[in-house]
Amino acid sequence: MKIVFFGSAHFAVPALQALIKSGHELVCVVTQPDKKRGRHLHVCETDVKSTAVAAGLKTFQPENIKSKESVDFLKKLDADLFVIVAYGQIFSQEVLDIPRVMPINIHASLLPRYRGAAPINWAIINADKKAGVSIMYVSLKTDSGPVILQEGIRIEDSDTAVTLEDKLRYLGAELLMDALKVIDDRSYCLLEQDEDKVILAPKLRKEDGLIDWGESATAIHNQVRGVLPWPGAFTFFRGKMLKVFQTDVLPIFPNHKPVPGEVIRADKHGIVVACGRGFLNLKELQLEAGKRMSGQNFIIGHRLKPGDVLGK
RNA sequence: CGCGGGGUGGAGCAGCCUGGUAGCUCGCAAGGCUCAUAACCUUGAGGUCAUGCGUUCAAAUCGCAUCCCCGCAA
Repeated sequence: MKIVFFGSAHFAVPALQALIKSGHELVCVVTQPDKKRGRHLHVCETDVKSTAVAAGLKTFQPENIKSKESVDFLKKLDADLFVIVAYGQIFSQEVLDIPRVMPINIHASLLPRYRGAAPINWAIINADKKAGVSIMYVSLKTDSGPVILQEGIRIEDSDTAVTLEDKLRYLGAELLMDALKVIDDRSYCLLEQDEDKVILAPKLRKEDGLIDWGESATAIHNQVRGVLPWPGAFTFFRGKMLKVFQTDVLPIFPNHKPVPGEVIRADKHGIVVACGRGFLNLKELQLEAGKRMSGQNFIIGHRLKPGDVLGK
């Protein structure tokens, strides 16, 4: 089949690599324009572009995929299939109608759960037991098209949004290969999503990383795991932003009633902080502009002691 | 040229503004105390203060340049 691949983010790379190996005719890779980003605002290309260029593929980087120029360009490619993975622009019906067979998308959730930009993060924040990937027919409304294939995996206690994404991006690439097969054979069926079971997973905002010490230890623990790599869970320590990367929920019963955010222990056992319900051991931290370090080193270097209160 | 923080024994930090003996907590090593210990006491090893140039009688500290690390913002 003649395929046009649309993708930008890290998540899309294994799918593109799988396509390259698959022997299908990849006529073009469409990705977001090179942008000034990162420290000092240097111009960077997307991970997908680097992969495509390394493979000698033609790339296309329109500012607006819906523009007349983009549409004309895409039509000339005469593609059978559009494969869209974490591309970053919304399509118009006119664009979706271009491929001869259909436009398909890999989405990192078990649809209809978690439509939107941050499905992996919300699955962890909400303490789900399972996550997965879906391959669906792309319709105009975001992530609402009928599902072709779907596969789930267990979310382990040790998973963070980063480790889970890493698993899902490869799972997605495998499932894409299966999807190409059934599409080629015309042996697929389209399963409409149950609109009653839709859960939205909007893009995370900076404030989604702010820790509310009044929440339960378990909820904060899930937040810490779920908001990686961005925005990262954070609180404040002596007026500076303090990022929290790794925590453990502890069954501890102190002999006084601490305020939420109060450090009740800071020693070789770790940094134990009181939450609204339960206690958290802060295992990996990073103070604003500082290095990421263990709780041990944080105590030693910053003279953290019981009675200090986090959050301001 | 988006804004800002930082590079000091193995680790995390202080010292820098106001130049003049390399400091703290921890780790490590040896010894001691103890029924015992992640506890306590003694002692000890370990540092071209990122790099280069400059100012100075004298630079971790002041000036210029370079390299590297990090946060914000996008």
